[in-house]
Amino acid sequence: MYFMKNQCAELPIPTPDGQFVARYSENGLTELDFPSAGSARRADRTSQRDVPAVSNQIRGWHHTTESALKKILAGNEPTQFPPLDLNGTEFQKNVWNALRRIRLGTTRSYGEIAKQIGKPRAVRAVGGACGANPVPVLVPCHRVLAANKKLGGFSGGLAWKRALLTREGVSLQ
DNA sequence: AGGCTCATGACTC
DNA sequence: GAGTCATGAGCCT
Repeated sequence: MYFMKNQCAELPIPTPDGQFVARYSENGLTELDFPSAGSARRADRTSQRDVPAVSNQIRGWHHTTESALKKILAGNEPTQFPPLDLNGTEFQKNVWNALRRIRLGTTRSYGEIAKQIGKPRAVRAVGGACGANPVPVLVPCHRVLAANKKLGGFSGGLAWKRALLTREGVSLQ
């Protein structure tokens, strides 16, 4: 049935930084939430024991997601990523793909990303697409800084951006 | 250094 | 269409 298309599993990921929440479609990881009041509420509502019918495939993806997330939180490059099923416009997907090529411990500016996707003047739009990134940390939107090498913004809160970059060994201005 | 203005593209309503 | 930006460059003081 058509409504099955968007069905997802929602699974918590406990970490030393709090409980993240991952959501999956039949094609892969669709969303990752930082620990927060909102995600905590959702996680309480749909904890693992309330989802009896999670497929083995999704369990496998979730294991990969969990280990990749914990590695990045510890400042290490993950060995493997789960398949991603990102919903967005073509422009946003282009930006997110560019973000995935930024190696851990390195940064780009919004302008550099704009150039890289062939739209050198779409710098503000790149910022917007970063803010719309549904899978923070694994799609490293935190590695995008403003042109002056200053922090810029972060939808998950600037404290998170600072912490992630610090753990990756990036020094800010 | 800090502040202001303006061009700018994508997105939302 | 107008308003909103996780920008950037230019131009002041």
